Amino acid sequence: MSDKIRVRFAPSPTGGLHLGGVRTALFNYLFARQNGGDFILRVEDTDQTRFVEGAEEYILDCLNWCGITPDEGPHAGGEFGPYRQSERKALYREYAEQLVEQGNAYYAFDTPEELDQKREEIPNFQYGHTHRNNLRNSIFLPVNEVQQLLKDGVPHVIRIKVPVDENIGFNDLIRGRVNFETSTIDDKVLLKADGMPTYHLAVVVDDYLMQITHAFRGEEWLPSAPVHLLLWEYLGWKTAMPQWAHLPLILKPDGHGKLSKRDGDSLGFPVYAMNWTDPKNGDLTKGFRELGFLPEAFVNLLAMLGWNNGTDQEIFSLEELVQQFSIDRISKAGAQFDFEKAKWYNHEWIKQSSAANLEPQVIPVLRQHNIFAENYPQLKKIIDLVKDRCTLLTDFYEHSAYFFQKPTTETIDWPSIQPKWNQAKTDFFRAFIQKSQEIETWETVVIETTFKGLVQEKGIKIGEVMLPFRIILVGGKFGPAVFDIAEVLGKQEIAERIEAALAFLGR
RNA sequence: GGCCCGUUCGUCUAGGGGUUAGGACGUUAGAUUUUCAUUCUAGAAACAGGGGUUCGAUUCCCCUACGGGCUACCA
Repeated sequence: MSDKIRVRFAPSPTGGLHLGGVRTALFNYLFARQNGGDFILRVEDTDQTRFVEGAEEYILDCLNWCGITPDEGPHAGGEFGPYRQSERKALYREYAEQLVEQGNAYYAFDTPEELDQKREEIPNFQYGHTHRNNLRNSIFLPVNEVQQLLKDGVPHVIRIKVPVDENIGFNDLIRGRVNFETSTIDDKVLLKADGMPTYHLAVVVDDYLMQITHAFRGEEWLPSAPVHLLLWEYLGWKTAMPQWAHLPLILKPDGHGKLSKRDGDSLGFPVYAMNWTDPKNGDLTKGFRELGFLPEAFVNLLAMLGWNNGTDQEIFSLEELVQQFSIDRISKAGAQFDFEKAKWYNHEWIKQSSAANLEPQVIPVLRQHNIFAENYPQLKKIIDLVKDRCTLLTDFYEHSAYFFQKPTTETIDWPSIQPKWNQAKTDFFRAFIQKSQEIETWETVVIETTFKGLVQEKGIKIGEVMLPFRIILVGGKFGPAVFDIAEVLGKQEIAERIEAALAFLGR
């Protein structure tokens, strides 16, 4: 076996991919890239009742959007396939049977109903050493009866036989030594009645077969780690076991409970990376992408949830993260998600992104409002002019719409100029239209000089006409420097806007 | 209930036996921007509690409290 670093992201295709999932994928990716290793996508679709059509494609789309495409997986191929556990079904039974033969596992014929009843009758019922000896399994039942049940095809599961009074532990890369007492662990089901493995069996078998060297997963898996440890040992693969790193959980903003898929967008912010439509009922759950997040920002904010490089730096590109990521700087405590800070990251990324990078993402935003800017020669300039004002990509609409559409008499902020309007201002703007038509090189500075020269000439205060000029062109008290706006709009357009305003004000 | 993990400003976090406990988000106040945003300056804001160990503990150890996770033929 080579010593190449191999990590896997192993989601279950049961719906949208949420924050925590993407972060796990990201940390896997960073670690793999940093060490010249492989990043594998493995689809854990062993629960046929929870399978959701389209979820797998959606997950891959999310990873692609974030720029963390797997090297191996159901779509990328690879030497360790198949990468969907449902397609590896036959494999798991062999190992489960091997464990039964070795005496480390056993057949159990109890029906779910019987177990439910036990749980009701016996407080804190656990299917383990305390009860396994009088339940319907191959430990308690006579051999010939078990043979008969198997021959008759009676539905059964295979359970691990957890030893009594053993101390078992491992060194977590994030938490250090973690120990468990086996007597407190129950005999987890390894192979379900439908022949599919549970997570516990599948994760061990596949991590071994796929030669995974480091396993990152959420902290919620910590309690089942001892089961996995036992399996690695019983299957005889102990020396090949990956190193574990249990990531801190991402908590709801109020700190009560982990952020879960089911939170959807009910918390006032999205939980999913991208829009997700439930194929069963058509319900749409909003995602970060559609809300106007840049993938760079999304990746950045996710990385900072539980990791930092020890300095004050907070803005990291994916490349920088690959360079600087280190497991020992991952924090142990869960992190409450703060949407305000998330938006700050996006704002920062928009501000520092080039117009060229932003342009293809701004065009669809404008198109949603029937502004078709793709062939607009000044689009890049407009983006540079307004990007400081945009926290989300969707903000580009309200901050740049006036470049493409004349403000209407209904939307213009008349109250800010009308009360102080007078004939002198009307005269000034008429004269300005005239003067501006004579400008040969239509540039910000020239427009400004012309404007100011006219102010002098007319003997009025510049403060009295600056705001009206802005409002006439833009519609309100916002936007970049007014002469920059005038330059982009062009002399014809500003003349039309001034004329329209004068007509309204002169009624 | 049992087991496991955790605990520095409201939030994300840095730090680490001796510090004015640092930064960022948010927030407050000012400056700049003849608009808004950006930018800049300043302010308020934290070591959960109790025992040890030590000359000294927020930092190391123990206990308690609190929070979280798991406790399915779900992952």
